[in-house]
Amino acid sequence: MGLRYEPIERQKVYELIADRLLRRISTGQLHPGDQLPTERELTQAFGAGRSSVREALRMLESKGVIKDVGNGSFVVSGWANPLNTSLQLLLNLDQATMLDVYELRRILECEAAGLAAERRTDAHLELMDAAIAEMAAALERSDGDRAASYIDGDLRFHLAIAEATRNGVILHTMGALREVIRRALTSIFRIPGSPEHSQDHHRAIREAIAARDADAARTEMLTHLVRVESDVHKALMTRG
Amino acid sequence: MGLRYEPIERQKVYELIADRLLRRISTGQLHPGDQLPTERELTQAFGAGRSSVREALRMLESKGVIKDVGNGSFVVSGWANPLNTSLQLLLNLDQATMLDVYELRRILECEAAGLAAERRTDAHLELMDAAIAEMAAALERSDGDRAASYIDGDLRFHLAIAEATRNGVILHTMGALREVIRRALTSIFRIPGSPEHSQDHHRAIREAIAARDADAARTEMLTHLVRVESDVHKALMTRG
DNA sequence: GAAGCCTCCTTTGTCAGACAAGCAGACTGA
DNA sequence: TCAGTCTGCTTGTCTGACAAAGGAGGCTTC
Repeated sequence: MGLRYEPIERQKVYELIADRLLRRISTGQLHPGDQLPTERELTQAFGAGRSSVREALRMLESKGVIKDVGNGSFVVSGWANPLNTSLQLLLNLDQATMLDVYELRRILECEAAGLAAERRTDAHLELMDAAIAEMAAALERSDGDRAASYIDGDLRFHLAIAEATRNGVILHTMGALREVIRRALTSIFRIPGSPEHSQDHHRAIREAIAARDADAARTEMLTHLVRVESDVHKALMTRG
Repeated sequence: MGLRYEPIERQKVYELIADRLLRRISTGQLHPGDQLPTERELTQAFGAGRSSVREALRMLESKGVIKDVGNGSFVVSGWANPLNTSLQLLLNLDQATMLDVYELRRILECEAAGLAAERRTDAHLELMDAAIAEMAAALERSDGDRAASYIDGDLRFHLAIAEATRNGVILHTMGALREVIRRALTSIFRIPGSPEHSQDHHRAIREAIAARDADAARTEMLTHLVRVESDVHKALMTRG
């Protein structure tokens, strides 16, 4: 009875090449930032045709494992890319809205703050402090980079928390969510008075995590996010 | 001063083709399940070379937007794919562990149960009931499909909850997490007594959601997941 | 010696053409 | 009716081609 035959299918050359390259990355023979050989070298190395190599590269590229750096040669890209391209895709396909993204972020970041409080090391605290300092410095400035620089610090702060959870999936998911949000807000980001306000929240969150008080960290994070979201909401209302 | 120039780059043909196809999907001109034209037809339609068309298809395929159905022709695949391929990728790249996945699932499903309690419709309850009934039916059986059928119902139950949150990102993220977990456990899944036990939990969760009691839903879900995880843990210990 | 220019080479992006293998449907013969 | 065969189409794959762009190196000029 139950004997099931799996449909037999030939492994395609471009898939094999993509697998091999991926393996070489995951085994550490290729590090993030390393430059890949040229298409022709790969063609020779794998003994395959150039089309197959190219199709393999396209697969890795669209997954975010590999990045086209200007002139056309590729490097292994270390960053969160895999999830954030697919999150963007989900939005493009109208399978989700920005409100959904905000909601998940709220859930995730609060919980992350709690976990961070339990698992942080001093190194993580230092990262958070550096980020807070960066934001403070940004607020002192008055040039064109003021906003960008502040947002940079903000991102770093929240990612430091994610990192303190020591959970790779949470870290990357949060990274992806923030990236999507950042992209969406790229033209809007001057909300008067908001940054100064946020700094207080950041410090409060940082203190809760430092004190290893998970509950406090969660609630501080929640109030922070709720306030930010309402600011964004207001900004959107008055503008658009 | 701050005037920033974006690096100028020519849009590549294969990217354009991929974009066009994606747009056609997101605007509903191509529905999930529809069959794509053949490569040659696309070549003609876009007035491009076959390689470009193929590279575009590879990109969409590796993102999970498109699926190779046996003979080689492609259909638009409606499902959660985008996130779950990248989650798998994250694991392959050793940027995350299965424990991380379990942890995020716990966070997400508990919160989802809470949201579901607040937002469910009767239709969602019916989905859950159907899933519970399916699992019950599976437990009555004794053939080879018993386990597979039960697991199927289990998946459906949890996805029904995710759907009741009416949050696309949560739904797809949970789908991706479960898919990864399912794949990892595919060879292990007979944990004695566990299914019967789970059924009680499922019913309790269902009742809490039906009663719109968010807190109860969250805690019931938590105890459920904790128990399942400990079962899995035990099974892994005795086996591996 | 340094700045600017030119030429050669390589690489990618792209196309066209080729061929084997697999599948589907039509046709054939019993 | 049904098995076998033929034909055409499609994919998977390779090769060869060419334009455009970028880098390396050398040459010229100041």
